[in-house]
Amino acid sequence: MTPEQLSLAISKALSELVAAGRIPSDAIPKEIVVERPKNREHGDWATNVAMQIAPKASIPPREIAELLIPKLQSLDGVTSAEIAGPGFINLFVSSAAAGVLARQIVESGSQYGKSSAMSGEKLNLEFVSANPTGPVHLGGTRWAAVGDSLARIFQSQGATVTREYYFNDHGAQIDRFAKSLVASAKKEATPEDGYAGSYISEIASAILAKNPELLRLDGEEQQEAFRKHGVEMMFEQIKESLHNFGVDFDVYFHENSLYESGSVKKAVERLKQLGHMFEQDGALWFRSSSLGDEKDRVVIKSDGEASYIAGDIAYYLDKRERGFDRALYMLGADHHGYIGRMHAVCSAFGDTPGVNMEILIGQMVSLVKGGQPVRMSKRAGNVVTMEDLVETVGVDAARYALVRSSINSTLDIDLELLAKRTNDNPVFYVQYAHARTKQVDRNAESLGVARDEFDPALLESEAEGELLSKLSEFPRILAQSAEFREPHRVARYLEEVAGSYHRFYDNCRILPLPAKPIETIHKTRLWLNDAAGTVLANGLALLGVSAPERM
RNA sequence: GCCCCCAUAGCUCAGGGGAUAGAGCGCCGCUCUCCGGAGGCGGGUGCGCAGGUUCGAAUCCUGCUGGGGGCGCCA
Repeated sequence: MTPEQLSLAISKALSELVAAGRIPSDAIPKEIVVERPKNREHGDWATNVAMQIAPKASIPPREIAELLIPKLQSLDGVTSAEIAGPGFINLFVSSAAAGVLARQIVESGSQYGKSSAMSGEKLNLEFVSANPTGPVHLGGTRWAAVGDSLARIFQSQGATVTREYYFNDHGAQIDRFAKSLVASAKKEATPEDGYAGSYISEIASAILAKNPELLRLDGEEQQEAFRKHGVEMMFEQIKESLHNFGVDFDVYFHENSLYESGSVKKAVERLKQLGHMFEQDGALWFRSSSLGDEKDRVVIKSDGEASYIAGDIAYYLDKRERGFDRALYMLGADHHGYIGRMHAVCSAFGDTPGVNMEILIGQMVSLVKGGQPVRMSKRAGNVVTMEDLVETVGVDAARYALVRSSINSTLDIDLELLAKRTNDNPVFYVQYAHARTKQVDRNAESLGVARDEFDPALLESEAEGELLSKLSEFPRILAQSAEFREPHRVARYLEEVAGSYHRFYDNCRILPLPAKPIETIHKTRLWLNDAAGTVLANGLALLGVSAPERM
């Protein structure tokens, strides 16, 4: 008996009551919530439907519960159903009915938890998109972890997901980057507004080593040459860091290509035709204020150059033309002011903001040292990069730490702390639980405990019931995680599974004691052990964190 | 001035209307001849303040206080 099965049964019972004229049909909530009560005395599962229906049906909640109880009590596997408090219905399920899940999970394997709720949806998820003027820093690393995990979760729900990285290789900042490289190559001081990190001189030297003749060029020609080589090297470096972090994008989209292909021009023309553009002060403006933005935006500056939003306009159009139902953008909090204009772009093309375009804002990551905040600046060159983080704590711990908090919260990273006290990271708690299930498997094999018997009724202790109910929540956790775009729910859930498993392990002897006979209970518990291992492995995979066999 | 996010245990954070608000870390104690002790068990009156909606609010709404970020013909 899983909560899904119970809520289906309740739903059926309610329709019968509607058909019998006992409850008006419009009083039935669209979702029947069946939850695990915090207090064991409140049953294995509980529902609040009676209280939800009561006000709409003008019937006291306990009366509605009275109508439902006989129907629920007659269900196979339900041992009793009780009214409690203001109108909760508490359900008690037989251990046999609850225990069959252990076997089902193991048989489903890596499929357990998956759903087809989002099948048919074609999503474009753009994240990181860090500028190629330096290595990916902590903020970008957070989006890499969260975005990739989100993509995996969407996929687990049946969606088709394209991971995309928008590479801003066009415009003034790239010019500053190029100038900084030239200055470094010539052993001159970093220009004002230039980039000063040590990676600048590394790249400059690397470019020179390959192309010594560049020093003989000058002016724009030289800057252009350094720009081209520098961006290329930065691009490769970023790609490699991401790959080492376990994140591979399906599409690396170059902003510059929108200009070279004429897409920007085309998109601007389109907006003109649609009547969303006007000229003023020698510039071409997008009348975004009439589409909900706080003010109008310049698209083509009075000097004839395109402004940044021109690329964004063309890029959005490109995504839609590539057939994506929904374009998701993950942006840092410092870009939240873009939502208005981006939604206006979406509307201008006749699409619906929030449906065809969805912008997720994540709060900043800040660096802390000994409890004191440290300001990071790419131009000043004191950034902590993705590579630094991975080197300090490893991919698993880094990804887990970045993905276990809501993106609505700012995150403090203390490298010193992470470096010397890696056990602080709950990832080990979860991974250890998984390794433990595997250790039990190895022991089972050497003891000759097979999986040829399974009697779910034997899984009757509290620890077993707790673990089973926790495991049964996995599909719902994934669905919610996808719906709210919140991968951290998976991490938090896994910590609970690990806790339940450890308690089960301590309270219930899985394998027989030395020289004792192998009984059905041992074999049955081995199924439950494996079910826990399956859920932990499936969950960790969605976070991009390894599930080790041994630690 | 306007916009976004945040405020929950000593610390880092979960909790998207339900019953007695949780986890990890840190601290103190306990852990049986037996599957890995990276585990388990026990030890706590913590939802910033004030209103409102509701049978019921940490959760939804309004105001306030405090903190972070943002408001370019930069990208």
